[in-house]
Amino acid sequence: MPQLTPLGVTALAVLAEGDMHPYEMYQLMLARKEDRVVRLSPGSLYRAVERFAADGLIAEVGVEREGNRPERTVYSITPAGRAALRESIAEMLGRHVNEFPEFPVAIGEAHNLPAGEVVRLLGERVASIRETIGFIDASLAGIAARGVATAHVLNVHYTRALLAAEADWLDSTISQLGTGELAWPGPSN
Amino acid sequence: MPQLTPLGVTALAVLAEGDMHPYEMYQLMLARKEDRVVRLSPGSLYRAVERFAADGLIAEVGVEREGNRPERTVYSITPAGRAALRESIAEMLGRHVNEFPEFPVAIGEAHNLPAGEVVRLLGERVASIRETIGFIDASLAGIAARGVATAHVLNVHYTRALLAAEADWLDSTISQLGTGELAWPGPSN
DNA sequence: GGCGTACTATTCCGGGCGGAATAGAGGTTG
DNA sequence: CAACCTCTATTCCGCCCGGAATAGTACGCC
Repeated sequence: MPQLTPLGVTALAVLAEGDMHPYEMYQLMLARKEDRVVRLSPGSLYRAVERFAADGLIAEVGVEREGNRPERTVYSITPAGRAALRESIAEMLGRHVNEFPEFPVAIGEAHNLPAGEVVRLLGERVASIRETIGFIDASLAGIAARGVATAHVLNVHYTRALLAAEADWLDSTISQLGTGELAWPGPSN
Repeated sequence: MPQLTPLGVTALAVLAEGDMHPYEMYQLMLARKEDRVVRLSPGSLYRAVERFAADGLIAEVGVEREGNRPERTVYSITPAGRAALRESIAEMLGRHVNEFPEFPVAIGEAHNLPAGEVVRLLGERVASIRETIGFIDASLAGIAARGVATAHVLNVHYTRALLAAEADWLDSTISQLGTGELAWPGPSN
């Protein structure tokens, strides 16, 4: 049983709520703003659904047609699918794996740039992060006002916490670069 | 000029230090443990080098051969390559882009599991993160003992800071799940 | 001294991903 | 009422990635 991809997990999870055709899954995921959490494109989704069917995680339960529109193949999650879903979620929750984010690469090669430019760029970065945090806070306020439980938006809280930590680290590093406390080995111009 | 991939940045950066053939780049990157920071596989590296040559970022400067060994094509970075390198580093430093980590997906679908199992899994996760932090601290202590400047291992400090923030968030969330302060909407068994 | 293993150096290939293309249906605007 | 845009629903294509394969050489070991 191969580990599901992130898109696979969210796709199977919506199918776990009821039988659907792929385009309906796509629309539902868009309506729930899942595209902020996973890379969501129609091509990838349809291919993922194909794989699920081939692996027995879902089963075709009918083909609808309205007028001359394209056929809609409706799928249903199987018990094997539910098991694979729970297993993959457990795996992603419990094990921390390196996902090789870009920023460490950039900061690791930042000595190719002069200190002044690095400071300026890090300032831009922290500003864009703080802006994102602002959007998140506004969104969370709206969610709280509608009485949605925190447990349903835990991922948003998680993301906010990590963004705040990154912003704090950047602030402290920028300040150390400014005072010269952190000597820069790169070019001076 | 297309944005370089993370592997592209590190590869061009080593070429910026001197002319080399791809395998030598590979060995140098391994010796420097770059494989902890970028996904590093021979196949990807050779293809990246091909693309660089096609885009004029590097130029072939000779073909060596020792005995009956395979030919080694030596490359040299071009001025366009240096410009692309600096530009890509600046881009990665200054702009924060969503890279869609897995964990938010998992926590967003965690309601498919019972609260008890989620608590157990989050506990495993925080333990493995704290273990990683331990390794990082040991490694940083060794580095400091050898008199290496902090600026050369900024990426390690960054990674440590974000891991610590994640561990703290997990601890707090686990405790709120334990006390019932954070109600769980999932299955009870 | 022959055998196996590790290193050198590169190529190959399958698969997934994501953006673009397709094509008909319905709604909207001048 | 014609032209155009948007929505529905899916397929297609090209690129890139990463793991495996290849093939020759050096080295250690019994």
